[in-house]
Amino acid sequence: MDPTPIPTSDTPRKATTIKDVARRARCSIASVSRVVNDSGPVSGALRLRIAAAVAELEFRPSEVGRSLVLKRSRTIGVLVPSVTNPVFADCLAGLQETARRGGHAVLIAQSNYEAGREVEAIEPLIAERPAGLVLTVCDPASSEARARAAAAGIPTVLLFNEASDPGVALVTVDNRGAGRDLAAALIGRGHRRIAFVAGRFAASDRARARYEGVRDALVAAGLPVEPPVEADFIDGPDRIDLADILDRLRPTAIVASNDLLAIGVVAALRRHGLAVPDDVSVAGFDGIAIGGLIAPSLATIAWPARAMGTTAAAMLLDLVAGRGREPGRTLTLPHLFRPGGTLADAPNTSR
Amino acid sequence: MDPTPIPTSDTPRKATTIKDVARRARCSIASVSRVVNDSGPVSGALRLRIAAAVAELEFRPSEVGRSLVLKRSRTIGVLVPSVTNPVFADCLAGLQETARRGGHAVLIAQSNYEAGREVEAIEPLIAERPAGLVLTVCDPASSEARARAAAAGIPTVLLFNEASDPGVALVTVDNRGAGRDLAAALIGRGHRRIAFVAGRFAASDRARARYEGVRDALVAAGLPVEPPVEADFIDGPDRIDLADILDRLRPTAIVASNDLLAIGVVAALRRHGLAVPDDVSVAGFDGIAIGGLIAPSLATIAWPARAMGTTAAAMLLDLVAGRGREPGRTLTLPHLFRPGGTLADAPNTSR
DNA sequence: CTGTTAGCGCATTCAA
DNA sequence: TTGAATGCGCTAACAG
Repeated sequence: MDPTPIPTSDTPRKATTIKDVARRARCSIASVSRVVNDSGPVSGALRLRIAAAVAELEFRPSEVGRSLVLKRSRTIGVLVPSVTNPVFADCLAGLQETARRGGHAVLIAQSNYEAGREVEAIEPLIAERPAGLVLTVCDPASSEARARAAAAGIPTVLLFNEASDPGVALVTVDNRGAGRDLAAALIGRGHRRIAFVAGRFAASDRARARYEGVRDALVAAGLPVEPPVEADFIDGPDRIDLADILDRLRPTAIVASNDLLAIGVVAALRRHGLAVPDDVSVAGFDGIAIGGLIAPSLATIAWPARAMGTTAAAMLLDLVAGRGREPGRTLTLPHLFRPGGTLADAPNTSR
Repeated sequence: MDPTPIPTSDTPRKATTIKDVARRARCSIASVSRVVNDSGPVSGALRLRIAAAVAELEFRPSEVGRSLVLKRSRTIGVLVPSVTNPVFADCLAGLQETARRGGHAVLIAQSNYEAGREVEAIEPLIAERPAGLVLTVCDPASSEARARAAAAGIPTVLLFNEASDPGVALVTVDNRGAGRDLAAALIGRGHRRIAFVAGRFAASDRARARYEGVRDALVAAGLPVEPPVEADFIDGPDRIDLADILDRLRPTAIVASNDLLAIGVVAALRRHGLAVPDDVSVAGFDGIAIGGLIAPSLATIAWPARAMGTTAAAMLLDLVAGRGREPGRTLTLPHLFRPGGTLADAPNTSR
């Protein structure tokens, strides 16, 4: 009844190999391989003997051996800025699940939002000879990491990045359009002084594109455009300094470059004695789940983060299998403005 | 000035191998191996030639080849219930960073809080012949996944789980003690009717231990003990049904088995028209960063999630390197009660 | 249908 | 100090 007993000490037991199975089934390793991979013909009787041997010996083919001969492993490498940002965690969850169903394991790496760390992060992944890579880089046009992947001839899908050059597989969203939509929602609510706060602006083409979109809308509405405020905020509860922008622009609304940052901005405003949304409205991007649970709920542009992960994995597996549709397919998933309690009409004092 | 140009089409370029380097440096592959791994003696002149060849050819040793001969890869497999729960994302982030510094890549798998899925999740990891595994399982004593890892002779460190049998490497916290501490804080604030809400109670020995701790404190204080309320809540904004427990116990405080759930409980209470903390206090476990940013801030028991990841990775790398201290070392990291706005004195009406 | 064989890229003997 | 040779576990040609 009990499960397999768990040895107390590490028993460096040798794994059973294809040879063990062949010996047990009194046949050649080739036949074992044929049965295990369902490649090539095997008679019913032999097939049965082999299946029995596999079961009795609990044979699990080594992916290492297979990878060596096939020149690539059934592994997908994933590089994201950080796994602690819920939007990337969601991606990763979906990606991993899809990869697993496709018989692939997932290797992870983090750049910590630093372009300079992308290479050292991706190098160990490439060394594992993955079947493919999914990357979210700081700047796709100049990404050394991408260059390395390409030089190694590893099929790659970019995730969340802005379209840079053609001929690239990309799963993304319309960041700039999202910025326009969000700003339009704010302007429609009567806001005239709108600030943009970004974390590591230089390290995120998404943040830059979202800012461009917000700017588009502001310009179109004849409203003042401020340069983005850079917050030194990385997935953590670090203090965000809004003093300067609050003094200078006295914004009635703040757009943060992502939801995590937006929640930090709400907290910072609170520390400044400002009420959200009564004094200042706040909105972000990503649509992370927690934004809908807190009070006031976070107004945001939501995209299907998990589905982006699954889609990227599916696209990559297609590429790997040679079922690559047009090389360099870009898939832009839809976004949706999600109203929230952090967004209200502009206060009268500002009208 | 530009980085390496990025080929538009997938160039299935063959990676340079140790042979290429040897040919270029006019020596044997053995010497190349010696230089690359700094094993064995090589004359200065030859060493120089080889280094030059390595650089010019951009030789990156294949981990696959190395893994095959060494019978294990420089890879660590990690199984967590879900990467979208911030506490595990934090762990994973720390773990990955430490593993990378130790020259190891990280493979991930998720059980989705289902014991039945642990095996299918871990099987692909084992197939990659990892140097070691870090697991957070539903029930360590009966975990089939653990048994598989042990049967394969793969060094394993359990993370966050309760101590089950000796001889196991474990990085964890005092879940039961944490439960006691949290309940004591509530009782000290005058709360007498305290409910416990868990998500997937059966799938988390942590939740069970925390409940035991809460019960310890309630019993010691002579307060009524209710069975835990199971919420069908998995890392998401799913609805939590509190109607029954609110009716039956009319609690002045609710303890959730983790912070993510606690935030969901706060939202559910709000939907019931109850104010937090004025009508009901709420507290959780984990100390996720976002809990400190929202309003009211979340009262919680905090543990160093990221450090647990780094510690687990370090312990595993020690084990792998044979520097395993006593086999079966348990490391219990400290926890700390973190007061928050969700916790107030029990309302007078209930005294 | 089945078996034999030749590597895949690398670390590691063992000789020289 | 160096190199030739072996084999890790597996797939795929090829031969029978």
